[in-house]
Amino acid sequence: MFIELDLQSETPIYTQLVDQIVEGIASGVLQPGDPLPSIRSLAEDLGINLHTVNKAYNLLKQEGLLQVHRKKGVIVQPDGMPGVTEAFEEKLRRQLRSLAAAAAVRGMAEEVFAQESRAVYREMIANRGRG
Amino acid sequence: MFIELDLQSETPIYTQLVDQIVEGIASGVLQPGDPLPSIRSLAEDLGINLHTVNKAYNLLKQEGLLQVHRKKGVIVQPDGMPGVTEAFEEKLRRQLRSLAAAAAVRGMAEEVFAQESRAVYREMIANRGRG
Amino acid sequence: MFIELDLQSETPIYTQLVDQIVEGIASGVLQPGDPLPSIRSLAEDLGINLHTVNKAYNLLKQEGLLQVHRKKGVIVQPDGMPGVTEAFEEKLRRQLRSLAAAAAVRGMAEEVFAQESRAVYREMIANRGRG
Amino acid sequence: MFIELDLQSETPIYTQLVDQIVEGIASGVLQPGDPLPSIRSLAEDLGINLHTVNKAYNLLKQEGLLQVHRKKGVIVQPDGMPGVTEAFEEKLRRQLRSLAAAAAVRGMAEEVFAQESRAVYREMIANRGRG
DNA sequence: GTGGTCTAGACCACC
DNA sequence: GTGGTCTAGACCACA
Repeated sequence: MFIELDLQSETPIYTQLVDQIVEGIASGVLQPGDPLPSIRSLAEDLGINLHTVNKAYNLLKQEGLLQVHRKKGVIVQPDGMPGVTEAFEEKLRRQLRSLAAAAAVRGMAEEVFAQESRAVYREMIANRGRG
Repeated sequence: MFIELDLQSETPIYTQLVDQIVEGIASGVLQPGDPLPSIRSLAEDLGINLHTVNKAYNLLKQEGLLQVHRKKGVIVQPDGMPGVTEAFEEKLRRQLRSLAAAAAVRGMAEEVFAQESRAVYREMIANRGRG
Repeated sequence: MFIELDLQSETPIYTQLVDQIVEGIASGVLQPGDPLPSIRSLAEDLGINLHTVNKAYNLLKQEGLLQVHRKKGVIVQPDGMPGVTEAFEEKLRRQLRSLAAAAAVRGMAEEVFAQESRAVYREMIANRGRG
Repeated sequence: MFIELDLQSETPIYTQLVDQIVEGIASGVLQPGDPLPSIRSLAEDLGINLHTVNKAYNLLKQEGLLQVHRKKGVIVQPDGMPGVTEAFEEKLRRQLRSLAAAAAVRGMAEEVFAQESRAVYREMIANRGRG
């Protein structure tokens, strides 16, 4: 698996899991319809609790990024990803505002901040052309 | 006071406080040397406990954004803000990556994401240049 | 536990706690990776409030001497201790200067003061090499 | 006056005052019998409260480093400084132990620590040959 | 009056 | 059970 956890981090493990799976989808490592490891096997691989994996999968399911089938197991949403909703935009802006403020206070210029954002995005989708 | 809290939010109150003060400094509402309300008075104004305010103030003091003058009160760092350190850049990128992934997955294009970042930054510092 | 507090002392309890834990690490009683008592149990053992223990643990975490594993508990930094930074040297010198002045005023000779320092250091690490 | 205060420091102003005067005596800048500024004038010079200066002077008087006369004002103890008492040694060792532990934990060797102590002492009395 | 410290007791997220 | 957060209320050192 491509997932790396930092057990000493302040961010909860399930959050890290969610983030990494989302990044996996964004980067194309995980394609629509692709299967994800079963809760049990992923938990075992990562050495964490079943509940933790379950919580992450459930959150992603609620967001519409995953589908959970009784038999097929867990797969990446094949029927089209959720779009950019009003709620999402609002949440995104709120978080960007916090980051922008911290950057501005430390003297990082608007242009640099924007470039940083662009670079991070670009880097993330850089490897999309895989199988 | 210009601070608005969402007591129902899942983000800790002291975090909201920290964010809002940083935004206050970034936007110029709070200028270097400006006094902040005393711990007790701010706590009372916001209807929260003084320890919560104290925690927020202390975090900002650690980051070098505030100074705590013994017995005089709390003021915005007058001796130059902290710069863009390696650690800060890393933290910024990590958080941007998470946001970028969520945006990319929902089909928000690179250009839109970058523009969004720029817009948020610009909006934040738009009102600088007051008294 | 090896910790002894003087509740009557004018030095804050959390400071005494910090000092004793640092001495514990320096002397080898606490080895990298060793677990520390949970906040609550230590607080109970010492007959103090859990917030006081929490404050001490957090300070040591900031300094990089402890790691707080979410829900697993607190352990002594296993990934290498922080080194001698510029800031640390400065702080050390400032405090030594105060001690040296008091000693010099009372007629304690340079050699005696230096020997005293060396002796204290040596005594502290004398029992290393257990377990 | 040779006294410099850091109003943002965590150490109380009166403590800083005490330290600086002790260092003044140790370094020979202040000789036995030398007059110190009156409480009022020193407070004014430093821009601090009368009580603060008074407290510092009183502490130093109790330690036997100063004499306070109704008419002569405040002078550096002319009748011999206090010696190295048992109590002083104990206090010195306790504080050295704390410093030594912090140094040892960060990997500063015994020799370096001892040298550091010696150097600080020496530097302090380096200018003793004044008028 | 200000921040610093401490206590007692509570709820929650996490695992 | 663990740490994280929050509240309520208290005393103290400092200026």
